[in-house]
Amino acid sequence: MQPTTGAPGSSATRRPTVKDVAREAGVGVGTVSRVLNAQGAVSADSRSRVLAAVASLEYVRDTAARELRRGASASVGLLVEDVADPFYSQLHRSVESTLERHDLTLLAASSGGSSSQVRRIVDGLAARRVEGLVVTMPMDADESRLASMQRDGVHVVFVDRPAVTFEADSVRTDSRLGARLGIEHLLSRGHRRIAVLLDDARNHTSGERMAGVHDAIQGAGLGPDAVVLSQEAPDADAIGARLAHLFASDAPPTAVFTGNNRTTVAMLRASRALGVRLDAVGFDDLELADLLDPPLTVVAQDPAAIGAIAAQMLVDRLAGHEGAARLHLVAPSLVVRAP
Amino acid sequence: MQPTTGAPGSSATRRPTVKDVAREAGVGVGTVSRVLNAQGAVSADSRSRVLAAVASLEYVRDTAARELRRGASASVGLLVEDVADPFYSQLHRSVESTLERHDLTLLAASSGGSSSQVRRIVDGLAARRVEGLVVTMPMDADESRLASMQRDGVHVVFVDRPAVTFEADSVRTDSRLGARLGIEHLLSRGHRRIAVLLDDARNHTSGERMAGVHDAIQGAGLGPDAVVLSQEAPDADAIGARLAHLFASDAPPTAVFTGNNRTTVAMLRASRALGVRLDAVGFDDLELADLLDPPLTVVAQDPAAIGAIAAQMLVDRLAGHEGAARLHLVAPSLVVRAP
DNA sequence: TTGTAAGCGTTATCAT
DNA sequence: ATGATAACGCTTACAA
Repeated sequence: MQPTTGAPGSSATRRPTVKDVAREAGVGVGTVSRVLNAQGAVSADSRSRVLAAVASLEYVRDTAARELRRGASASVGLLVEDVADPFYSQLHRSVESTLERHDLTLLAASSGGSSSQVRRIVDGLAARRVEGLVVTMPMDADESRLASMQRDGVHVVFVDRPAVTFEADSVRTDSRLGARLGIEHLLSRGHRRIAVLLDDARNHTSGERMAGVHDAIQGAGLGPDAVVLSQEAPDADAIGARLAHLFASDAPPTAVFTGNNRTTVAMLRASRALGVRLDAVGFDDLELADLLDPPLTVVAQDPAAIGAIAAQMLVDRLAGHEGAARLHLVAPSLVVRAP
Repeated sequence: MQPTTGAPGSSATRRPTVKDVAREAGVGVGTVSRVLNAQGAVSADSRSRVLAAVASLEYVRDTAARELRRGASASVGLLVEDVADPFYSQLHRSVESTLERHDLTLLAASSGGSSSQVRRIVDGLAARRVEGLVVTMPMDADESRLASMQRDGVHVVFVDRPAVTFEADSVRTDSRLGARLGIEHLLSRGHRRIAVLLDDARNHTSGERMAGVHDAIQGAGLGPDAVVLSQEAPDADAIGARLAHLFASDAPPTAVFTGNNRTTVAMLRASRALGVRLDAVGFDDLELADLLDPPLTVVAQDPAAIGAIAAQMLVDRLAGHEGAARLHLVAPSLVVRAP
């Protein structure tokens, strides 16, 4: 007689299950499972018959059923602001290839910086029972969900920005060092009045870069007027206006340091428009920076290294590594491009 | 007495299930499910009690169990060559946001152009019962697996490159048009001997671009010696050597057309090294192309449009759209950047 | 409107 | 070494 439940998926041909494989191979489902998972003792004969059946039926095991039964998913989630941003896409690639070596699946998503998207994505990852999480949270997003997942045994690593409300592993560029290197470079070229264009001050990395700027001028024994500071969102028009204003002042800067990619590009366009030829250093590398006139010196981050380290931290935790939350700062490098 | 099976996931606190929610709300599991899926009639009273229980227990439904029972996954797979490549990362982002609007989850992976990776990734997506697939296959990868998935009702859309062994929906740039626009631009600027540096001839798009070049010179009533053609993999050294050779010849070209991003960049570096100042057009836009000297005119593709169209095709198919495989060519645009 | 129970495909236990 | 079977958490048909 028919069971009380109808078949949900009524596609063309029903996909084969372990039962089908078992029947085809003339063994029990237990044996099939043991072969598929390479665990438990199975006779060479049974093994080869199972393998043959798998091949002839084109069997692929159902991940949902496997995860349900095992209670774990062998997958980790990645939450970034925007995969289309080169920094994050390189990070993504690097996380993916590190995890792949450990047979972990990556589930990635972009938040676009929106808190509601973050919530949706994190819930989705939780529902998929990810075993770990690599996350970049937008500035004022709610971290409580991540904290409770962490309590439930999900390992979480923050990249690019630190966790603010709880303790978690963290990997990011040493922004303070990077800013210091950039400013020191300009000072070494004789500049004594440098325009510094940083991101929104609420941003964590922006604060770090600020500190690095001060490290540099103090290290050189200079006063605070060695830099002219401006912190605002990297809007092209605003940057242009700011630059025009600075260069029209009584004591115009002779060089400029920009705190992120978008600001750098806006600055380059604006200075071109203003007809000024600036000595500049940008935070973040740009593809054609060497072909600009003058060539652009940059403080280069290493998103691939950040991703690899974050993924490795997760792998270690999954392998049972205990211990306090770790912070790994990745050193940026000054790429000098002289005219 | 104890059941014969031990609890697999032995994490800190057992996660709540529908049963817990039902108990907490004082209803049956059926009612909980009906509330969660907003289907079937539920009294306002029951509904609010269930919702309250869900909130207080922080319940999130288990995707694996849901997918297993429903036999479908509400997810689609994306296979690209490399997420770190801006073309693919923009495509990825666009596919993701289109799917998100239809409550579909995106599972993305990079093949790195390796056939074995393609196999591994496609098998993984099949095991997850994706309902659709957006794929870019490497040149000589085996498509048979995709074909059989298609027969089993999984909708597949090829992006950037066509399917070669079976019929499937397809979205890509109109490369032939793009190449024609690029060459026509150079011809309009008076060039009558143009170096054309295309990718490996086995590549589908390379062939299309070749045809576009011929369209342009024939349209202008010119002979085949209006272009000097070279097709090879975009290796920086090789491009440099090729360029040096061309410009040392008896009838050196006066302009150059490059068929892809990597070739363009290699060409720009090489021409800088050679000290020649070329009139050039590149296929694919580059971030700082407008700030180069001379500024670089490009034929720009629209990866976001390609992704959005591909995702929409999938959504339509999932909504029941039947019919023959469709090809959608996205028109590239000539971005003229005059000095 | 609601509760009960079957069953999705897998893994793991237990008895053989 | 192997087969039978319970259970993972969910949805849904059916009975009430």
